[in-house]
Amino acid sequence: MNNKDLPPTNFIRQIIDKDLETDQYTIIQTRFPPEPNGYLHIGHAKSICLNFGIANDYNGLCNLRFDDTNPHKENQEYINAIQDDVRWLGFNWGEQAYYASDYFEQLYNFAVELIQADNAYVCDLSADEVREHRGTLTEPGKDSPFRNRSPDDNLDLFRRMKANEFQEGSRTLRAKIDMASPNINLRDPTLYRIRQGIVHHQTGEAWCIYPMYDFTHPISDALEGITYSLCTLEFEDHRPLYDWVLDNVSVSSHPRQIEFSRLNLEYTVMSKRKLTELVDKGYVNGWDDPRMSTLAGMRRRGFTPESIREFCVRIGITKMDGTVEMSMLESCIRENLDQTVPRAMAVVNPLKVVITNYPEDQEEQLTAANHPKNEQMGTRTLPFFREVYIDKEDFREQANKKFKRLVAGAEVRLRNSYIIKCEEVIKDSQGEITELHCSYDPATLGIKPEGRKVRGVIHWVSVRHGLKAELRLFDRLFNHPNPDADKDTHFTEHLNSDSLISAHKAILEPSLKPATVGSRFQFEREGYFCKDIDSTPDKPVFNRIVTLRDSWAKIEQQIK
RNA sequence: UGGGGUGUCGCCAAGCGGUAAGGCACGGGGUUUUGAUCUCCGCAUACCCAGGUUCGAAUCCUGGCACCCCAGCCA
Repeated sequence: MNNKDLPPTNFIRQIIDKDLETDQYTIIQTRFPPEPNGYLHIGHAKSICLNFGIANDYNGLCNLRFDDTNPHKENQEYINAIQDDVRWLGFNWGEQAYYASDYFEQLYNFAVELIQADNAYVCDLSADEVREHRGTLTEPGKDSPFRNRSPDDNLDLFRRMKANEFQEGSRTLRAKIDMASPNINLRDPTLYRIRQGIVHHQTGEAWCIYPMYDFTHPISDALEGITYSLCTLEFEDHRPLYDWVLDNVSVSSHPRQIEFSRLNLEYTVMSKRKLTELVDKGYVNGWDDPRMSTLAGMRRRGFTPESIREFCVRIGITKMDGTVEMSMLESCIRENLDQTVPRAMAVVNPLKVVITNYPEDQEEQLTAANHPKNEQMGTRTLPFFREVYIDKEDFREQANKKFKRLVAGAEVRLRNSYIIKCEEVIKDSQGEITELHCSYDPATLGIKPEGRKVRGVIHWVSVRHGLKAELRLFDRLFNHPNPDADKDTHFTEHLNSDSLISAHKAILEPSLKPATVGSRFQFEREGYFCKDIDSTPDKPVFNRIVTLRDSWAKIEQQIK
């Protein structure tokens, strides 16, 4: 709670502060560099908030740059979706988005520099042979037989690679570093490979050679004047290569790469490979399926940008690799929704209640506050009628005092309405409760009678006016295989199961009728819901964002 | 068994030689026409382990142990 009031601090900001004190930089510049090969997920949000957050707080800049050097897996749909998601999260990247492919020409020229300085060579080894020459984690590699070609020969060969004279896979450009390095990334890493017959989404068919990440990234950062290149831990081993490239090429700046740990969130899948598999194999209905951990999915599920940003602040930035509990995310969205969202009533399992002493065919318009604490959110009118639905779970024939709802012979308050008393329980031949006969006390509307102990407050919907809708209840925010189980097998089985999502027919209070897509409500006790894009006027659908019934369920067990 | 990282409460996370912040979760009290919210209170004699330096160590040194990442012409 107080956390928000404190400026977010982390080890990266400390480095920046120190650099600023020693006048290392006049302007701080970061970048968010996704590859457009999928949709952004909650893990990306951590990086986005970090990079854009730093730029904001230090009055610097943060570029959005598409790391589009592998056209094989990329497309324009992803580019559009990524821009939408970053904007939705609440960040802007200025004039235009950058593309690594914008630098292909410059990158090529820097590669030529490397060749001329005898720091790179064209290698004719096949992918398999390269692997064999690379050695292992414990044994050094062997030099490629093409390692000592002259700069002139290499230059000629590289030009001809660019001119599409060679078959894909037949040659690569490699950095000449050290085949015996204990860091495998330094064993003459590939800089360029040939890719034929692919139309790049930005450059079309202009190129048939494409630069690798390790060559492209440091140069792109430098060309854009990035001061801090923030990436995840798995790139720590690449930093020496990042620095090597910048040290051997004629770019004027040398950004600093700093690594932090990526986000792991309980019960959720975060790898692009797996998310892509879910979509491609039809386990979910697209990248924006509300069960997905993508920002598009979370948005549709009902998450707000504020809640995700707050989550990113709370989890912090470190090098520790851990797994954040789902309750952390749930707390963020609950806190945000609690203060911003109107309240409404819903009945999931309807049980009819007849108010026997209420005049037949009389209707009454009651007034209810939309928010218990915020008067500015206004009021709504609720039609009251002789017959109302309450939830089956809100009634018991017998119960101890811990049960704060309706019990036979006792009183309860209908939220925003009267106090009623259960006079008679009607059952069918099977002994199932079909209906309740209650009396109401006309003197209890809007006032709290002195000295009368009413067990609790339940919600209700007029039988005549109620709105039928569908509530989608999710097992979890994001359904995920048991992390302890064997990954892929379980992954497939689990995602194939029907238990992922269950729909409940519900009866909602009629005030929800004009609700538009994106509206969020708290159905008191049921939790927070968002109207789904699948809604139609005659068939409203609400996705549950988070539940409020966890603690309730615990009490259920105690009193049972 | 090579290299690079990380080890502070159930989960995140401050701390940077001066005697363990905060959040989430959890437990308990109060308010409440949502068993929600709000509000109080509690929650690591202890910082992976073992030694050492020091008046003083989670913070420094030495040695262990555990976990994560790296052998793509992916990023």
